[in-house]
Amino acid sequence: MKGKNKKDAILYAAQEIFGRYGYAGTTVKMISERAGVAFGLVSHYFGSKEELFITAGVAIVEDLTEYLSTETRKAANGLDGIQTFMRSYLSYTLQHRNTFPVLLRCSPFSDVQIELDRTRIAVKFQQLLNVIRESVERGIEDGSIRSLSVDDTTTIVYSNIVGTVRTRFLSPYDLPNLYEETTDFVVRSIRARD
Amino acid sequence: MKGKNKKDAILYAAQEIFGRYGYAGTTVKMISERAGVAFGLVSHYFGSKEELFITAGVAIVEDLTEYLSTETRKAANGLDGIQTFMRSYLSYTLQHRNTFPVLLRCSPFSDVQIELDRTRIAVKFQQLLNVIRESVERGIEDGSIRSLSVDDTTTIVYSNIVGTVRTRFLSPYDLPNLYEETTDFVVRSIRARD
Amino acid sequence: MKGKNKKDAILYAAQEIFGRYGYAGTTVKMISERAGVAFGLVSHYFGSKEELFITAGVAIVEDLTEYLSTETRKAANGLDGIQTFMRSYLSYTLQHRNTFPVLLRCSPFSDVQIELDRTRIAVKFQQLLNVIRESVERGIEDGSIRSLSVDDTTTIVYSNIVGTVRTRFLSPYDLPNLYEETTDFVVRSIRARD
Amino acid sequence: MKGKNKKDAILYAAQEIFGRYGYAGTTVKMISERAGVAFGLVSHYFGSKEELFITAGVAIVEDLTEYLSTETRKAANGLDGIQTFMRSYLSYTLQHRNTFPVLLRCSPFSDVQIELDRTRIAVKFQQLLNVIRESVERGIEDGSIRSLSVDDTTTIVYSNIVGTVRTRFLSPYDLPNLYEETTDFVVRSIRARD
DNA sequence: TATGAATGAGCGTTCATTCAT
DNA sequence: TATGAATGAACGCTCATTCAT
Repeated sequence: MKGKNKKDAILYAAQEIFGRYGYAGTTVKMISERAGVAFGLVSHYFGSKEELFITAGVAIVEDLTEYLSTETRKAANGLDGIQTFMRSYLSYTLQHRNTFPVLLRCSPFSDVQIELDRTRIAVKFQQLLNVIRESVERGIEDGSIRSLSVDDTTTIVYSNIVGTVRTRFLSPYDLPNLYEETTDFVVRSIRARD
Repeated sequence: MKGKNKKDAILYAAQEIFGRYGYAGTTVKMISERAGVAFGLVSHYFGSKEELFITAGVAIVEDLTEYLSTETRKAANGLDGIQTFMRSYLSYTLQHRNTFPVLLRCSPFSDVQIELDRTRIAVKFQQLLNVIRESVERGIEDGSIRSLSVDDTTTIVYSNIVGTVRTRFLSPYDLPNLYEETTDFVVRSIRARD
Repeated sequence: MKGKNKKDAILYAAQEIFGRYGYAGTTVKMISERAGVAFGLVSHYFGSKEELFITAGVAIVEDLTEYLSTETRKAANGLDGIQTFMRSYLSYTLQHRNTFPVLLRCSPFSDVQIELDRTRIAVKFQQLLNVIRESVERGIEDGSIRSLSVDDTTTIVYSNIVGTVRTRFLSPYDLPNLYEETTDFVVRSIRARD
Repeated sequence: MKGKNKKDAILYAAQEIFGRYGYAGTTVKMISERAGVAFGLVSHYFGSKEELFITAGVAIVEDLTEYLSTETRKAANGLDGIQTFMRSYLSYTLQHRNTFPVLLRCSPFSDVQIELDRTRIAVKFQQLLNVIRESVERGIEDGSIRSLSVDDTTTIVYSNIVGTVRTRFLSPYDLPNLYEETTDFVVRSIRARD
């Protein structure tokens, strides 16, 4: 059992199983078996499958956002911030390859197939996007980033992450240097001309 | 009823409904009602829900690929080909906004939650990627595109499309100029320095 | 196509398919494909699946009864009549091994799984049993058969046929001499002591 | 509700309903209603309709075989063993007239209309046939049974049971003394001449 | 806190039958 | 006579959720 107690074990198992099989492809029984607990306990702690799904996703995105905030804050300038953000993000997906994919399933970019209350998730992703935005604004001010639309650039940077992570985790088109090349691709596009 | 006959109407309705609700969120009954036919007719013509899903996606990707091939062939050089490809692709998503999203649900980048035979789909997407690859190779030869890895660049260009289309169709982060900005973003990153 | 016309072809195909797959395991489509006709034609000629099933069985039992009547009439005495009946019956099952099994599916001894009107079938089987009964009565009169209950003996003789034909056609316990041994078995049991 | 718990109640109801209506004529809903439980519980405990069918049949044939083994072992000689076997078998069918018929539906002599895994059933019936075989062999050795082929005689004795039980339970040709007369019929045929 | 028996709405699918042509 | 498109009742089965223990 992963985690200190059964509740943690359920949450961890949920992240793994939802990440691997998606919302509809996951049953409560699969999670309880993975966690090594009676399946009644899942409802007992998390109320419903949907609630567990959201909770599992939120836990990852909170952890990820805190990590990225900390890392990005260390950057020397705005462009370096974007580069750091991307490298840290992509590195995080590899270091948490068992649990991270749950984000692919519940993010606002996923094709999740239920009418679930994505407000809680969307709010968390806004905070993630704000970390990018701050670096973009900083970069334009400090001259390391071209004078581009902040909103568009923020969105496109994140859309590059969405695209490359989906290519890496879901598609058969993965390439060994894809993550590094994507980071370089973004940096090339936004850095100020000398 | 859309389409000349009931079979066409089912296929069209399937593209709409699968596109809007995803595979698991769609029921055969929803499709048959949308098409205005008895639900037994869906199995009669398409065998199974899964088969219909694949058929619906393949029909779109074939149409899209033919369109993009034709448009891209008109380009003056490789870089222009990439630009044309992206503009045409993104324009296609808007012109077929009712049916295109089925591709988001069944593409190799989707998080579809069934074990379906994606071979048929994957083959079609390879052809789509090949159209990009040809322009990348051409651009490197004719000097309009930087000397970059062909495979990585092809993949990243398409990953930009994946990201921006998902942002546009699925997320709440859409912006009015996102498509144009994404095209510019890509072009800036790959074009040869003067 | 077997038979002079499409109606005959359907009837023949029905005997084959019902015989092989049983009532519930047979679909109208299977029969129409086997007969090489449009499946609408089955209903057109025979009204319903059930009606076709009965008709297919009745056709066999009528043919069989006529054959057995003729053969049994040639017997020298009652015991010989029983022996002839059994040999002819069992021989018939082998000569019509494609179509005979439909009788196993619709006979009053079958476990047919619908509430069908078996009256028509039951009447035909009564005529078959009467052929046995006549030989039993004749045998008791002419001294070739023990003085046994006519009704019980008739029923048991036929029950031996039911048992051995089911063993031969349906079970994995078939033996090369089973038919001959069963005939001997019956004759030994009913023949008058010297 | 029959049985100590709901699982037993489902099994008992399955034996009754499958016995009366056959495999195809039985629905899971019929069984659950008869057992007085929710129909989901049937799948919960037995996995599938087919699995329940086999389990229901196996339970009967195991019980029957144990009973017949015990009874036949008491016989004074081989011929008496056959007589005891038949009397006990036929008596069992009457004492368990609600549940026994499930055997007629799933036995290797039945015309069951699905492709089910009859291996489990066939193994059990082999054990039943072995009880007969032992008496036949014993009877030939001790001189109470004619010198006949053991395999053929075993098969024909059981085929007589198949025939008479089907006549009794399925056909309209039942007679009050049929079981006793069938036993006498068999004994007459196989006993050694004085 | 922890269990798993029990429920039943909802699903995809099959297929006999009808009917316009 | 002949076709097969079209219908929808009925099926087996899944699984989130509830609840007595």
